Amino acid sequence: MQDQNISSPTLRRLPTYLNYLKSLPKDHPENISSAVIASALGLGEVQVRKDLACVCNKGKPKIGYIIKDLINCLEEFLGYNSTTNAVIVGAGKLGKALLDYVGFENYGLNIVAAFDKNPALQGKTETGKNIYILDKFEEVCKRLNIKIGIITVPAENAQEACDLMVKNGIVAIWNFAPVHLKVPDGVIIQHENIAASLALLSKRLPERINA
Amino acid sequence: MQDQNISSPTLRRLPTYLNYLKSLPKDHPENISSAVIASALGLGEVQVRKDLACVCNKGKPKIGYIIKDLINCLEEFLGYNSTTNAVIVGAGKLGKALLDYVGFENYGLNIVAAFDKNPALQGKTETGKNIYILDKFEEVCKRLNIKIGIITVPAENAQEACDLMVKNGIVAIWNFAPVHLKVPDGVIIQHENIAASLALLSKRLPERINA
DNA sequence: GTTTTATCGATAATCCCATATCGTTAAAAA
DNA sequence: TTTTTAACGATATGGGATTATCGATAAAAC
Repeated sequence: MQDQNISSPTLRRLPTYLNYLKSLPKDHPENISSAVIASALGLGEVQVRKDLACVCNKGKPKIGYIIKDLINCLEEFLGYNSTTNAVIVGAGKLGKALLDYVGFENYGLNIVAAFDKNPALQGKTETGKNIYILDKFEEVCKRLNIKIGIITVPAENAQEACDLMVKNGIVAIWNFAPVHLKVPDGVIIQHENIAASLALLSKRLPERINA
Repeated sequence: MQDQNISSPTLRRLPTYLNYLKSLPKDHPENISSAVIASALGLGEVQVRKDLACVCNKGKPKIGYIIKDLINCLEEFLGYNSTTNAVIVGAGKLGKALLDYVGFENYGLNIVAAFDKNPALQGKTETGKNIYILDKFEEVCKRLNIKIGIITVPAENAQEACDLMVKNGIVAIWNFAPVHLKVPDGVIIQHENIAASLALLSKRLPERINA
């Protein structure tokens, strides 16, 4: 159970374990082995053990892991118990979809509002979240002490959105625009690259498929 | 310029190069060096050269790469010139957003329709794409010879959506549901895991930030 | 109580990706 | 024409992640 120093691949797998464990039927035995998890998720069993050891070294010989404990450890570790506030810049389709997506609550993320420089977009979404004009950004961020920003503006505006966030004390940025962003040291960028995933998918196709 | 056998990390970076090159101003010199690209994208220059060598070994000493040629090579390689048809299963918010997202055309992907088992969702979206009842799935897929499927149903229905796709000849699946899918050999899965990205972002925060 | 067995944890080996180094080349300068 | 130089390509090195192996342990069986 060592915090920090967890590799990115491991970190990315942790939510998968959690989802799987939570999806098990109520009448499942209260314990589970790494081999079962591995086979269900298409991973190696050694890898599963190593990953789980990072968050919860409670595995026991002949028994495996207690599911309930594992779930707790994972949720605790991933910060799903406490929520963190975040804001969105860019209230286009994607921005609005993220703003209204209720699933983030399960992941400890609370998106409080979105901002857009287009005044016509001001108002409330169907779930009651606010969309503000971009001028309000500084005030809201300062007041709520926002540390996480989500960028859903077009590529050409992404860097300025990013700079605005950094200027207002945001230290972690989730970027959905397909451009590389320059940030000072200490600010973290997580790039969500849909084109990259698509490239992987296309190139893995058995042969070129043209409709 | 060796097809196949390209590493995943490299493949994921290729669209980034392309985006960057296409974003250069019109009056930019017609050539560019790996060092310039590297610095703009926050990568190593050796890495840039190695990546580009996979799609286009046209770099010349003292000159670098001809931007126009590079763009052509990348688009060709990534299949952005020819379009492939795809369908969506799951016409909730995410499904509809993807269905109406025009950007995919630039990536050589044409989403022809979405399907949902909820009959109330039938109709046309604002961009004129069709949403069908799931019963129509087989007919449409067969008729259009669809090979790529996108899954945007809730986790608990993802496997059945997947099975339906496989049964109807789909060989590449882009999965937005947070579960592992079992598919026979020969079918490719690309998992889009938003929770995983979020986990990375949260854990990289300088310290735990609770609002 | 002893033996067997399922399962974990730790160490070791392998593999893959990123980085560094070095030689090569072709344009520009002298 | 020769030299210099900016840039590439190829080979070598290093580090991180996955996979394999082995010993340890605790429950179950005898």
